Amino acid sequence: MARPHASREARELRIAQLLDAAIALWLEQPEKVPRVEEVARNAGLAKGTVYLYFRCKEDLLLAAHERHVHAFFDALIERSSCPGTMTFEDVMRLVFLHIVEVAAFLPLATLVAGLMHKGISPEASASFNDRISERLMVAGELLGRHFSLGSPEGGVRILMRSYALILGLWQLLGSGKPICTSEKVSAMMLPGYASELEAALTALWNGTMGKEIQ
Amino acid sequence: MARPHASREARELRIAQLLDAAIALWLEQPEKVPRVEEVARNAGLAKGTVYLYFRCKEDLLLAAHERHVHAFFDALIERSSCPGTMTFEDVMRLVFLHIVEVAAFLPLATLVAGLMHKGISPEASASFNDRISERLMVAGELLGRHFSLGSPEGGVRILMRSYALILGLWQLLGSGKPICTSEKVSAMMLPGYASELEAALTALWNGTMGKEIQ
Amino acid sequence: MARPHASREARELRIAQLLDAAIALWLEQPEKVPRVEEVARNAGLAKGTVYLYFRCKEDLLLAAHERHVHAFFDALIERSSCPGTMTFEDVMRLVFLHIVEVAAFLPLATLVAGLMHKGISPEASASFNDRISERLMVAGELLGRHFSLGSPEGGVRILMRSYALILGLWQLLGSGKPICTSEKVSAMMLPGYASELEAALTALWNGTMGKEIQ
Amino acid sequence: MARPHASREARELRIAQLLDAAIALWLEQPEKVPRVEEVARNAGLAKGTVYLYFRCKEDLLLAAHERHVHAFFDALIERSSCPGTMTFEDVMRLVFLHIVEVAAFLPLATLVAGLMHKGISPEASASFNDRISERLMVAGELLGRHFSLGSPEGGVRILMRSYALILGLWQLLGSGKPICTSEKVSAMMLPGYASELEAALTALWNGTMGKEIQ
DNA sequence: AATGAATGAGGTTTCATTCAT
DNA sequence: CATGAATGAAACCTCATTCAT
Repeated sequence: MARPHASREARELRIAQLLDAAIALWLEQPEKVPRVEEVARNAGLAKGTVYLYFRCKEDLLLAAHERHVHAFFDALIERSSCPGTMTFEDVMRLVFLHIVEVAAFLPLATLVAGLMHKGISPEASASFNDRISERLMVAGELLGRHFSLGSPEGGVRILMRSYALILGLWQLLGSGKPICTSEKVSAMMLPGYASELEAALTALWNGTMGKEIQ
Repeated sequence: MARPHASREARELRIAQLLDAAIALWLEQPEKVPRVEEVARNAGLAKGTVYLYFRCKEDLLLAAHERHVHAFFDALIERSSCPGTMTFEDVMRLVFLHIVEVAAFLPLATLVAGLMHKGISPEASASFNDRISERLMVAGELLGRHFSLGSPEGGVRILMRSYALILGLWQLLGSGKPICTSEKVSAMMLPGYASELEAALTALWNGTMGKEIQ
Repeated sequence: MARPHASREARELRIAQLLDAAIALWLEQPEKVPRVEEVARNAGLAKGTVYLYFRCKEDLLLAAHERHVHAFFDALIERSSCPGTMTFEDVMRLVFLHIVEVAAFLPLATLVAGLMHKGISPEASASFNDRISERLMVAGELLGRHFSLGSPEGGVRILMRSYALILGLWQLLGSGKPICTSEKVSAMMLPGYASELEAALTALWNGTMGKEIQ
Repeated sequence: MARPHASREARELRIAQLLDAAIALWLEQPEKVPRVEEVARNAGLAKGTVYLYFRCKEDLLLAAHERHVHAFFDALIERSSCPGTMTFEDVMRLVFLHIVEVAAFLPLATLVAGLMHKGISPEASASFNDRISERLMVAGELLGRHFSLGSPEGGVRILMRSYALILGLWQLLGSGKPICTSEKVSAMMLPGYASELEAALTALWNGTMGKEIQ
């Protein structure tokens, strides 16, 4: 009847504020999931406002995670859309820049993986999956143009495997209290998450492509 | 002399009962972490009794997870201690038998990864790490005798990478609500967690060993 | 000159729409008080607009109740203004027509009774009382002309007593979950709200008039 | 297995404490329903403890109301069990002593009537009805021995009608902001709730018994 | 050792009301 | 006048943990 009070931009601004606040709080205190009230307050909003934009706290966390994933995919898609060659090194650079070095990415991904079964609403879960799948396929297809990955869906598969390795290794080695690292083991051999990840991804790609990459 | 011994056996019996109960409940309702009271009741004990054996609920879940991991390592160590050759196929068989096909293993591992940051007591975390590391090193060393893994610590590394892939892929594909699977993607290419895992592990091992395995 | 008039008509139209919507929603879901937003939306208005017409939600509910009461009194006054006799049967007919058979009347009256202590603004309460009292006195006076009720205020008193009985009995017997009725009691004797009400009112009138009515 | 920690007496003590606290708070601030936390705190207990004894707040309020009703019925049953005559005056005395003069009785009854549709759990509602019905029948039967009430169920009916009148009149006249009393009306005739109630009950009983009582 | 009543922090959600537009 | 996004108080309930017995 009257003018739409909430323009799309305003809406997206609010959401961005909330996600920013959630991630900031999460980084401040990685040992605890931020409370809705804190998130709202940090975003300069009131608690109830959160529920105008998200059905529940878990959906908000999922949205924060989605933003991380989108940023990575967008960068990957952009890079692999460039004319000219793309090397494994280029991919690794993007992985480190948009995943490993984004402090909140992997802890949040881990949390979301645990939450997926619990609080996230089916709708949010489904639409998240849709949007991620979309990008996954686009990126996979583009990747297939730069690397000989055997089959049409090879790009999608190497992406999933790579991400699985990135996430799984982080859960073993990269988190504050690594599950599988005592002094003994780490003293013995482990050069830390970052370099082990690099080696592991290299091995995975070599093995997937059936030859030395590049 | 007899008393502390009997006590200790009784103690371990109690603990086993509790872990059994926790896993049974977890499998009944995978969408929610069982409550302490339920676990205790299902183990034939009272709520308060749990806290005689575990400092907190998270420690209990970690112990349940540890039992899963131990069972895998024990089988792997036993198999790789056998004289004669061991093939990649043998390893895969153990992976499926003690990890993939143990329904509670990967969801619990995912939950524990998410909890590691939060509730688990430092002591429990440290001793878990110690015990797992111990087995990891033993198994890694034995594995090195069967496969040419480049370096002394090669066995440990391939084990960690493999487990990372198993866990990471499960979080993407294997859980009830797969994070990265929509109809589109899965229709296109994904033959399901089990076979994708097998392919991915094969690639990883090939890539790590620098040649076709076997 | 024309403007305020038109305004006022528009105003009363709005109010009627709101009360209609409130009662309609109330009847749809008698177990819960309708929310302001629902009422507004059902009246074709926006939430905030309600507060241009009512100080608070309770005042709106009171107004809806008042409309019910007015309808009854108007009918009673009209009937008792007619030349000729009026019998107890006539009164009962009006009671059933305008109270018992108006589905929302008694539940709303019950709710308003509970709310009277809480949210209703003193102003709304006072003006409600004024308007009702006005009609009560007129109707009481007219009633006194048809029945020998002892004293000048006898009409008012029999009206109040009757309404008290109607309302109180409804709360005991007539609501969905009758407070004082189990199978045992109701099986034993209760023919239901309507006929018990008729019997009770008859008794009350007989007792008040000191003789068999009519 | 171990001793029953909570004896029946302890349980009933807790419940009594909670009901006492709820009624005390209700009387302090009749304009608002006490909060669960306040009730608990006033009973010397913690919030969560309330939920060991009541499924929800409404069930607690219903229990408080039930205690009022029981006290009245118990007194009535005791009195009417006495050998010798019982007069209408005796009944009135009990009505005033256990209902009208118990400050929280009628407001709470009004609130519960409004709540009956909303929050009260079906189980609580049903068992309340059962227990009240039980007493209602016993009391009704005993009453029938003292008064000629026409039929076997006459006692039950006169009790219900009387209570309906007591409650309904209170909602019109007795509450702080009487619905149907403005200065005009009350100045004109109303001697207040108590005496109007007495007159109305007398009329009702006379009318029900078909003659002047006693 | 075992119990389970009691605790109370923690978190979610609703919804009447306000106010800038 | 009308709007509806924003507010934030209000309330509920759960459940891990403690502790007196």
